[in-house]
Amino acid sequence: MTLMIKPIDFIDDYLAYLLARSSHLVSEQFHRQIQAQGWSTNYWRILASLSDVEALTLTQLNQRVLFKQPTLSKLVVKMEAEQLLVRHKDDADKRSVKIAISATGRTLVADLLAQAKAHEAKVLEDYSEEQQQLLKSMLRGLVVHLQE
Amino acid sequence: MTLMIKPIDFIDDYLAYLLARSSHLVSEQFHRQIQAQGWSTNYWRILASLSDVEALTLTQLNQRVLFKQPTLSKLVVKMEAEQLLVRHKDDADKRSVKIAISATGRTLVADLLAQAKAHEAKVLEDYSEEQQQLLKSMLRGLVVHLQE
DNA sequence: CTTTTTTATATGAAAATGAATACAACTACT
DNA sequence: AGTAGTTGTATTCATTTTCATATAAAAAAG
Repeated sequence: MTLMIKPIDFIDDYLAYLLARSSHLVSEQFHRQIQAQGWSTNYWRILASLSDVEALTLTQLNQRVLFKQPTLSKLVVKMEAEQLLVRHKDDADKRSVKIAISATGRTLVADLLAQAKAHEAKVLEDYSEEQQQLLKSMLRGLVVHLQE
Repeated sequence: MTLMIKPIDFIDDYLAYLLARSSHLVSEQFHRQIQAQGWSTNYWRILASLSDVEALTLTQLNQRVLFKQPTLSKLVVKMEAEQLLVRHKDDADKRSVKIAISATGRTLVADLLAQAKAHEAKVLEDYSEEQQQLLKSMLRGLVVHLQE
């Protein structure tokens, strides 16, 4: 496993492209796996984002899932109808909608989370523990840096 | 600039999410900049992918831009109508369409490439040269690894 | 050679997306 | 309090995207 691979042309030395491409490649297989089970990747992203918090407002959830607000707004209404999550008005701010995962959603996401972890392990199986941590912490650093 | 940032919950230790999030954050600003000039990000991605090659088939181009085939097919027809690129049948394989950037497209992309480089420099301004190279080469390694 | 299978692209109908906007509730001033 | 500006969410409608499929050419099999 060498980490030193030289760029060939513009695209291979352009950070935005390297991120987009690696993101795409990493997610692609897993998304197919999810879809084969009848679930949309949007659902997976939303449920995963809700899995480790009590509740989030639509805006907060949107910062995690990276959709456009109208897109998320519609998805969340649909998912509530399917009992995967619960929406209720925020008492502190009556404009806001608090969104929380439901019991059904929790069962589903537990399964998907296990699959996601297994998939990631497979993706990174040739990397040492140190390399894995280095890669992830560089990305976390980039995220923090870009959010100001 | 520390690179060691610890994960908090699932999402912050999940490679696919870290990649998606950092990719989104890096591209977002630049895409807004492009759109403010009246260009779609799809056009930018296609032109950038064509900028440093003579010609690519639709399939080859699609491997770079990461769209769905019908999406690219339609975009490319539209861009030919706008004189940004040229399509012609491949002599070697008559099913294939070879796509090449036009003179007009080349002028446009030269401008956009300069902007992209400037934007990237800004994004990475707090990183040392070593850190930049490490980050990029890890991502290149990941891409190569995932493509088999 | 046929026949079958695979590959490359295009297209049409249906679904998803997003820009613009509406509306209600909150905040900051005066 | 009253007004002006801001923020959070929903909705509309035009555009974009995609699934499914068609078509034609190449490759593989028989």
